[in-house]
Amino acid sequence: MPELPEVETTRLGLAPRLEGARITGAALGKPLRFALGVPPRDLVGRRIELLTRRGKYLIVELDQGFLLFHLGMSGALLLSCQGEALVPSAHDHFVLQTDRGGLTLRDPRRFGAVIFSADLQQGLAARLLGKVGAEPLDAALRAEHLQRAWAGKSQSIKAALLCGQAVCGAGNIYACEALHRAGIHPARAAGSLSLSDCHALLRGLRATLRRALAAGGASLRNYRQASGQAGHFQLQTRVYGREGEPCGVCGTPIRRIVQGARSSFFCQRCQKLRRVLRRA
DNA sequence: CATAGCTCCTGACCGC
DNA sequence: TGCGGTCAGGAGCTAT
Repeated sequence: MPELPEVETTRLGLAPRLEGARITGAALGKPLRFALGVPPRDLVGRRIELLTRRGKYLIVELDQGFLLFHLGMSGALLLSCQGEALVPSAHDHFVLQTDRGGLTLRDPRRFGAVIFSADLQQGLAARLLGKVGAEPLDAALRAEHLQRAWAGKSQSIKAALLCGQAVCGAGNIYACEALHRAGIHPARAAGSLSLSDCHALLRGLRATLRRALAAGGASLRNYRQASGQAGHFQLQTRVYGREGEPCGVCGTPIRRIVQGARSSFFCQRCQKLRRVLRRA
């Protein structure tokens, strides 16, 4: 499932090759979550200037306009160069040809999207990007911001992390991992987090994301780096996908609960639902 | 407004 | 071996 580290790993793999490239062809496959918004041929002739990222969105800045990519839960952006063309798949739903090689959006489940936007401040792109919260790895982000954003919220902290409005980038894997590192139960009300809880959660989220970035992302299911290589963060998760296995901190078997039709993995000893009141 | 539930889609997996 | 059923999940949309 592509989350922030997977998108960033993809961006880092694509940027050196694509920045400065000229688009020579574009084609669509089956419909994705949103329509591209322009006929693909309109992209021909434009130059790719810069690749950036916002949350889980990859933004390709063109000399005129932008391409906004989202990988959904099974998408991967793959590079191909002359000499070693990509083996085509029935799941290639957007293909860009450039004078420096091809870019393919391969997405079996088609929850992903690529949309063209003339102006990121307007229309669909603005609406989508407008919901993306603070960048977790932005050094300027403070725990106070999280506590303020979550104040009064009855929804679970797990759901609040997933919706990404306070802080973006975490999907199911990294939300579970960050909560475990922070010692916070996934079912706690977001509004119940103290400032020190928010500090711990931000620390846990950052540590998780940094380790995942170093591992090239997690390659559960279909995610691949731009080169087609698999990431290997899934080999070092502490709780995600480990129901019944001992917690690496205390040895208690890891539990799984379902929240909002999504699995949450946690250690009931390390992640208490209620704080234990200790006498001085 | 806040929140819960529904929905899109298909590969992987399981039991018979 | 084949088949049907179930699950997973990002995030927009809709209903409450």
